[in-house]
Formats: sequence, C-alpha cells, structure tokens
Amino acid sequence: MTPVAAAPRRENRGPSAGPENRRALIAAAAEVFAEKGITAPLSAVAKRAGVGQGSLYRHFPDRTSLALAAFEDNVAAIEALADEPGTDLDALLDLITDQMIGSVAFVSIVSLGAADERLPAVGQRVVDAIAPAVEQARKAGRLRRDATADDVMLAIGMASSFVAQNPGADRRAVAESCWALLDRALRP
Amino acid sequence: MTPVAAAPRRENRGPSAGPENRRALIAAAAEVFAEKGITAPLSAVAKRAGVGQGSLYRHFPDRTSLALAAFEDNVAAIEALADEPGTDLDALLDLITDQMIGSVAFVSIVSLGAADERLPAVGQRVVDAIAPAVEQARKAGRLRRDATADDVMLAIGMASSFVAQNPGADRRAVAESCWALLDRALRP
Amino acid sequence: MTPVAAAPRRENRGPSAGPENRRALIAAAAEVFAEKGITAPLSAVAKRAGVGQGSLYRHFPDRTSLALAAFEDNVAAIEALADEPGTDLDALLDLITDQMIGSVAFVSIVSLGAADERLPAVGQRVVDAIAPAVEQARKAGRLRRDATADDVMLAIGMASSFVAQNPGADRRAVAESCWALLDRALRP
Amino acid sequence: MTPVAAAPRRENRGPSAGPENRRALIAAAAEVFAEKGITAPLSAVAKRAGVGQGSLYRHFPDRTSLALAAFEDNVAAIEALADEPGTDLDALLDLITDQMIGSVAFVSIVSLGAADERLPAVGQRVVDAIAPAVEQARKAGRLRRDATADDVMLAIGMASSFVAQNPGADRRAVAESCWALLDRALRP
DNA sequence: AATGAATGAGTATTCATTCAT
DNA sequence: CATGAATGAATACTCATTCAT
Repeated sequence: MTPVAAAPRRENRGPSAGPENRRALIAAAAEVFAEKGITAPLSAVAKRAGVGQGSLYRHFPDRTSLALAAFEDNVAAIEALADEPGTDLDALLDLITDQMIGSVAFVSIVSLGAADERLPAVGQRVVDAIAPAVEQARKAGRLRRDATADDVMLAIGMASSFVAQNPGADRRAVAESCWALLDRALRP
Repeated sequence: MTPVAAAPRRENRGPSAGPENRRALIAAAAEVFAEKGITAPLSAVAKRAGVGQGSLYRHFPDRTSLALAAFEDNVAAIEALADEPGTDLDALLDLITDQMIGSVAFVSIVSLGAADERLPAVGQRVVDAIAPAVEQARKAGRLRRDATADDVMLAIGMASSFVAQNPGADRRAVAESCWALLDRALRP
Repeated sequence: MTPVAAAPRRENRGPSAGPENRRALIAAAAEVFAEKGITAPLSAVAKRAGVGQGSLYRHFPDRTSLALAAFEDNVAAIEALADEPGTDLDALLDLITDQMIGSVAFVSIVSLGAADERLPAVGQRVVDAIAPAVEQARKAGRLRRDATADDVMLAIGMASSFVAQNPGADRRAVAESCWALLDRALRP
Repeated sequence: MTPVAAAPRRENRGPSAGPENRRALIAAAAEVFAEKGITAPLSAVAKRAGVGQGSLYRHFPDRTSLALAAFEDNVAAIEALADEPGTDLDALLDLITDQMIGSVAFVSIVSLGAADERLPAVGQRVVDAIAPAVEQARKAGRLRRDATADDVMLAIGMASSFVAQNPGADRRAVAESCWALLDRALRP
C-alpha cells in the first residue's frame, strides 16, 4: 500500500549544511539540557535544532559528546573573556552565572555519569582560565587570602548544581541567592 | 495445553501488611533514590521493598508522594534530634549531611518538577527545626552575626545538590569539601 | 492536550493470561522465525502472538531466550517421539523434517551468534534422543556400519540450514532433495 | 558564525576512478558479507572499499546487485579454473570451498529474498562449469555412477549454507566436516 | 487489600536511501 | 561522476501505569 500523500520530508540541504547543523545542535542542546536537564530526550534536541535524528548521531555519537560540545562553547567563551585585558574575576563570574542560567552548565557535565575521562580535563580548563583573575583579585584584596581557584570552582559547581535543580524557578534569582552566600565564603 | 505450575507468587499477607509495606517502600525509596537518583525506576523501588507494583501505587499515587514520604522520614529525624535537649547546630548538620549522602536528600525533592505545592512546606519544617539551634549558635559566637536559618538552609541545599550530582563519587568526601567552603560563609 | 478518542488498548486479561501468552509467543516465534529468519523483528512476534511488547520481554529477556524456548518445544517433541516404543529413525527424521519446514529449525539456533552457552546443550539433547534409533537402524542394516548419531545430526544441520535459506521456496520439496542426497551418505 | 575548516573530504578522482571503485566495492562486499552475513550494513561495505555511499548505489542499485557481482567474481574464477586443461573435480571443489569460507558464498545469494530472477542463471553457470569435471570424475570411478552435476551443486549448497550459519566458528573445520559426510554420498 | 503480569507509549539507535556540492 | 552528509523509518528496549486475580 503506497502512502497517500507525499511525505513532508525536510529538504536535504546537502553537505554544506553540516557545520550549520552542528552549530544548531549545540545551541539546541544547550537550551534543551538547561530546560529539562541533561537526560532530556535527544529527539527533542534534534527537533529543536531542525535536524534529523541521524545527523545528530553523526555529529555526536553519544549524549556526552553533545553535552561536552555545548560545554566546550561555554568554556571557550570563558577563556576568551579571561584573555581580554581588563577582565576581572567579577566579570568572569557574571559570565559563568549567565551560563548556568541559560545553558548546559557545569553540573550537567558532572552528572553525565562520571564515566567519561574527558570531564576532568574540561573542568581543569575552567580552573586554569579563572586562575589569573583569582590571583589578581586576591592581591587586590577582593578575595580572601586563603581562597584558591579550586575554591572558586567548587563554589561555581555548587551554585550551578543548585540552579540546575530548579527547572521551573526563576533561575537568576536563585543564582543570586547562592552567590550572596558564597561571596561571604570567598570575599574578605 | 500443558499444565502450568502454580506461579511462586508472594504470599498475600492481607491488609495487615499495609503499614509494613508502607515502611518498606519508604526505606527502599530512600536507598534507591540515593543510589540512582530521583528518576530511578519505580519498579526497582517496589522490588527492593519486596512489594508489588500495585501496592506501591496504592500507597503513593505518584513519584512525588513517595519521595515526599521518604523525605518526611528525614525531616522527622531532624525534628526529633532538634528536640533533644543537648543538640547543637553541628549535630544537626552532621545528621543532615548523613542524609544527603545516604538517602533521598533535599535536592531530590526540589528536582521533582517543582509542580508540587507540598515542597515549600517541608522545606519550611526543616528551617523551623534548625532555627533554634541556629540562633543558639549565633549567640555562642559559632555563627556569623548576620547568618539566618534560611542561609543555613540554602547552604544545605547547595551541598545537597552538589553531592547528588556525583553518582559514582565518594559522596562523603564531596560533602566535606562543600562544608569546608560553606563553613567560611557561615562561621565568624 | 488530552487525546481525542480513548486509545483502543487491548483488554488486560490479567495474570492468568501469562501461561497462555507464553505459549502464544513461542508459537508465534516459531512461525515468524521460520518465515523471515531468526532476525525478524520481535515486534512482529509480539503482534502475531497478540501480546504486548513488554510481555514478550518479560517472558523472554532476549532473542535467544525466545528462540531457545521455541526450539525447546521442538526438542521435547523429538524426545517424546523417541520414547515411544515403536519409533524408528525414519519416523524421527520425518518429524525433524517437518520441524525444519514449519518452525524455528535447528539452524536458527546455530545462527544466533554462537555467543550463547545454552546452544550446545540443546543440540546434544537431540543427539542423545536420536542415538538409540540410530543404533537400532544400524543394527537393522538400514544405516551404514560407520554412521554415527553425530553424522546424522550433521546431516540434519545441513538440510536445515539449506531449507532455512530459502524463504520463499517450496520448503518441503527442498528438504526432500536434501534428504535424497544425504540418504546416500548415511544408508548402506 | 565561526569559520569552519574545509572538510577533509576524500579527493574526487573523477570518472576514471569508476572501474577501480567498482572492483573495490566487489572485493569489500565479498569480505564484509562473508564476515557479517549478507545483511551487513552497506555503509560498512562502502567504508571498507574506501568509496562513498553514493558511488556504491550508482554501481549497484540494490543489495542483490552487489552480492550478485561479488558472486559473479566467484563464478568467473570457477569457470576459469574449469577451463584449465588439467583441472579435476577435486580442484574445483577446493576452490569452491575456499570461496564459501572467505567470500560471499552461494548461499548468500539464495538468501537474498528469492525475489530475483537472476539467481537461477548464476547457479546454472556453476553447474555448467563443473559438469565436465563431474562427468570425467564419474568415468574415472571417483564419483558414483548415478551422481549428477545437480547433485554436486546441491551438496555445495548445503555445505555452503551450513558454513554460513556459523559466524564465529572455524569455518574451514566446519566445511571439512560437511565434505567428509557429503563425500560418502557422492563417492563410490 | 496485595500481587505482579499485561500493556503500549516513549526513547535510543541504526541504516537504507537521497541529494547538494 | 564521486563524495559523504542529511534524512527519517524501522527496530530494540524500558518503564509508568492499569487491572484481573
């Protein structure tokens, strides 16, 4: 029995759509994971990206790869900002806070199952990126004498995980509450 | 049609098993949710409790009810400890830390979907339970002057959510790292 | 958005349907596997059995279990016939030939991937079941002096695999061609 | 939008690569089908051949065409050997046995779905190729008086299908077991 | 009231086939 | 004419929920 109507198959835009699809998938994953958590259906990511299921799997063979790619975007932005001359720790934390509100967030990476050796490396990149700003802030007296970059990273992780737990809530307000408390642990 | 051996069905212990089943389900839920997260299969909870699926649904019509009941056990333990004469804040936080390591933990409740109006009430009970100890600790100079019970609760929430994210890790070690940082935000 | 019409869900006949479902699944598997090969969709088996997908997986956790169960039926029938007083080798081979034409057939088992330690055991049961008849036939001069039960089993395997390869063909005619040749290898 | 590095796409060698690709595909198909069975992913064949998916489809519009082409290679080798002056039946069967161990094998063709009218023709070519050697062997007393080329072909088919069923096993040992039995049906 | 089997919707994943470049 | 990315249908498998016993 032949189908009655021609299937409304998405137009095949050809290989040139590859990089665009990849970007769309990363952006969609960042949003979907932020909204529904890291266990959200991959089909939802593909649909939001406007991309076929197969293409998703071609670009990212598993869930971790996709989350990692989205997170990579976050990290690259952090590194880029850290490299700009006038950037201080506050600016970096603002950016990171924005990310934990609207994107995959660090915690999602952690909760992938820990069964991936790529995770610690990415975390370390963030630590490395913020380390100079941490040092500078400490010297400027805007951070406790004994605060390390690892401390800051732990604070980020805690805030991030707490924010990620509140799917429906006002994420920015939650994040600000977290930082209000954590600042007291880090600031002099 | 070959005769079929009678299924080795668990003996139906009748209505008297009700309360016992309920307790078994709560205990099983606390463990299973702690191990596999709040999204663990409910069938796993029923199996660990040694109880039929249907009984689980009779006692707890949805996942939230079950988690709430398990959490209720936690809260009751906290309240009981708080009511004991010699209890100070440290003892309460030790108990709560034990709970976030080995049981459902506060964060699981939060991440249930937020679509439940019972959550804030339970959270408030914890705040109320720890409030006297917080006040006492502040007066004794073991807490910052400006620290509130809500601050402590937020710290608990952050630590709890961070611990919950690390399925495989050494949860106690993670919890201790969190408190090492958070203490600086709360202690003078 | 609620569904417009009530889903035409199959009536739940309750636990008592269990044994019946199991039998229906085995029968359906025997047919479907015989028709489309051992790699046929399991959903097709469930549908033909008139049973839900989940029930199929409850009864038979993997494809091999299902094929083994269907094969078990075959073996049991062979053993039963072998135990009847007047049975000779020809009768057994007739039954086996019927099975390779209309049911799972031995070859399906072999082609499951060899990654199952249960397979050799079942094959051995067939060898054991036919061994007395082989011995008797040899003594009666209806089998070559040097023919063993293993030889007969190998002949069965070859005929079976050849028949199984011909999905569309007249399987009985093919089987008879095979035996016409193989008889010359086994008979004096 | 970040610039994307040019994909390391295989160099397009142009039309002249046509025949070479065709050969590579046939060789790859022979191997892949022998290893994983006739239902192996076509993408695996293309990859092993080092050829694009599209080229595979251009050369061979469906799975049967590809298998048929690989089989054609086998048949051509048989015909070539049969045409050599000193070739006897044993030499031909040795070659055919090698093919059923390491290549597509006759049975694969059969199991393609039978819905192809080209199959009988290829089979007939093998029968024709071996017929003179069969005749010669019979005259030399190395074959039973009543053995025909069709009998030999049937034996080949059975051995071939049995070997093909054992994905993991030692295919040569299996083939030798088959021939040990089948020889008794064919030899005097 | 307890039990656990039955049900099928939902999700992950693979792969045949098409088609822009 | 070659390439390989894009597409989505097909299939395996899980698990929340219902319900006969």
